[in-house]
Amino acid sequence: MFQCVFSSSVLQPHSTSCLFKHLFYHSATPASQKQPEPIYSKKTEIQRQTVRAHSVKLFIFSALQVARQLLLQQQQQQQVSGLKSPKRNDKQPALQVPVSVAMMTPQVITPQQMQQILQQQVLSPQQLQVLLQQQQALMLQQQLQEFYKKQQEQLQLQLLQQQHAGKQPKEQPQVATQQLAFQQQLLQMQQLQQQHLLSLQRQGLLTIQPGQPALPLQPLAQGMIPTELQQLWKEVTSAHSAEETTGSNHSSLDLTTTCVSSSAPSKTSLIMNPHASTNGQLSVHAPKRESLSHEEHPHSHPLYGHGVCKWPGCEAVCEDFQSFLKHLNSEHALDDRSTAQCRVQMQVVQQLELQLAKDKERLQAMMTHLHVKSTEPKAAPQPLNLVSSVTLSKSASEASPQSLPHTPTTPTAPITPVTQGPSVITTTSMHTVGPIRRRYSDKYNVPISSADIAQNQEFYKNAEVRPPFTYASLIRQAILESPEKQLTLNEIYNWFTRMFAYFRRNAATWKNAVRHNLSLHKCFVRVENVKGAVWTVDEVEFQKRRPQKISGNPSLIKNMQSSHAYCTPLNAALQASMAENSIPLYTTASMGNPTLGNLASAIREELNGAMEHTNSNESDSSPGRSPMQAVHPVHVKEEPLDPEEAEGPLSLVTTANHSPDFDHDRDYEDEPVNEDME
DNA sequence: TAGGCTTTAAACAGAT
DNA sequence: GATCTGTTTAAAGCCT
Repeated sequence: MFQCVFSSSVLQPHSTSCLFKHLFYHSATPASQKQPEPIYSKKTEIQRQTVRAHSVKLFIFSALQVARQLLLQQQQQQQVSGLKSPKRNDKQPALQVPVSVAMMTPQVITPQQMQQILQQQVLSPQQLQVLLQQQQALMLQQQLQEFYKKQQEQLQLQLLQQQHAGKQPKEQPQVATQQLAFQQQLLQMQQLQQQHLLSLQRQGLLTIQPGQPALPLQPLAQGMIPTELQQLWKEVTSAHSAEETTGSNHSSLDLTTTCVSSSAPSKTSLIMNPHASTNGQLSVHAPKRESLSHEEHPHSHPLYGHGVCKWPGCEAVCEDFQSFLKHLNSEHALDDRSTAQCRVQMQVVQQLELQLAKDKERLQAMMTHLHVKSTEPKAAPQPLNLVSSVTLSKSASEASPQSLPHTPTTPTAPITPVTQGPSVITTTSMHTVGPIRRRYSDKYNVPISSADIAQNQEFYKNAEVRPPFTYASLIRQAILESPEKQLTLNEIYNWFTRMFAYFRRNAATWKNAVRHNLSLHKCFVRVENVKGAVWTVDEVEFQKRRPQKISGNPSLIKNMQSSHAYCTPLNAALQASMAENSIPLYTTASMGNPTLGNLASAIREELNGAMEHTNSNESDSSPGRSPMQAVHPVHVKEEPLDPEEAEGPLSLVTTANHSPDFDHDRDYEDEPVNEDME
């Protein structure tokens, strides 16, 4: 009856349960996990795009299959004769839906339409991903609406029952308490749903159609203040974690073992979602909270509450717990229907968990972002980092075809290797990073400041995204971050794995690269120690790397001008922002922070480098620059380079525009490095 | 197109 | 002998 449509799948026709599980494997396993990508693949870009498009295809097929299963299950539940069967659905003529329309209007596309789109190969991988996200969002929305509707009906029923029971005076307090609990439950449910919908709307994945029935909870969160949102989020997350901890106690069906004949039975549940251990417990989120609020009940059961069976789609009224148990055993025995319903519920949970995970990450990024901004002394490194961001963004914009060139991002935009624009890194954006990653020329990346990594530290720590820095830069950074400016090889390894999730995989590859770089570059000096050998950085040698002519090179000059174009509005926006928040640019007070002290030294260091290089390019400096053009590294030499002065606001300009681009675009070949600086 | 740089892979040797 | 560390070579791709 069922057959996996994955081109790469060897799955034979089998039961719905196996199909579902198999699809979970396909849909929930990122392509990157299936095919570990080397740091720098030798495949051509076209090959990478093709592989990626194929992965997206697989993903979309899985989503479509899941959607079909959902539809089938709904039809089974409704048990309405005459409904179109999935088979019949399959035989529907494939509609010629314009791709543009399909991309713009959030409507569920039939599998045939999707297949046609895929076969025509008219969509880029990015477009396919957007399309998939829209489909997922719509599915989630439908599930949420259905879930909400059921819960509301349930609550109304329970309220009616309680009103009836409330005629007995001695039960009045308890009924009032229960009513309050119901209302709280409804409120929490609404808030949870609202969170999801808001997040979907934020992502642009969900558009509330004018004709679409307005969600009753729509206005609920509109007036929420951040504190309330935080409280809500805390409730949601705590409830979730509580469920995770208690999830093992529930006698739920072990769906992961129902498909023992599957090709990968044991790892499916693990692969499809890291949160899959909950095994569907999140789906009973509200009911469980409700049951927790009534723990005094001697017969508490996740599927039973307030006299109603909480089995999805059941809502049968059970007067007491015993009758509920009878009902549970009779109506929800282990059969195909119950199993299928469980899988549907599992899928709902999967969707919710995925969304929750995304929102969690978004929240984390937001909090990180706001924390950096709100704690002012720590915000002082921003100027240095900001410019680095701009510089790297520029490199990313040049590297990424989907990026917006010459569009300064928000001042606190994280330095992401590829993604542009959004300040908040989502899992979605993270997933788009890997396959389209391109190698970043060291020209753009080399001296990484501490702030470069620091600001995105959490991102790189958690996301398996290749940092847009060369090995040499990273090694140098690791060494310079050490207290004694020297590290053993193993310590360098540890720094890599500690700072970058990306380097927690394929250790042999990148460790070899690290060793290779250490040996290859003269800037890394091996120093024999008592305990062994440590590696240090010869800054002069490091700065000498990649000597590029800058004088008379129009492209480099253009680069510098474009960098200037970045920095001008950036600095203006930054200064305005800081002025608005009464933030000093670079005060001595801010330098009290040890981190800032390092940054200050980094500034001096880079200023020295700039001066060093500009001294060799004096002939390139043109007269008549505006003050803003002081950002130009050639012009930096005209600015006071006293480290103390560098701590002043001017350092924002000079340092901010001393980008790595310039360091390595200077001419070292024809003109010797300024001996004074050496 | 040439040359430089980076990455990746691999081989090899010495030390632990 | 296995593993780690360090060096070297080579190839491929990207950038200038």
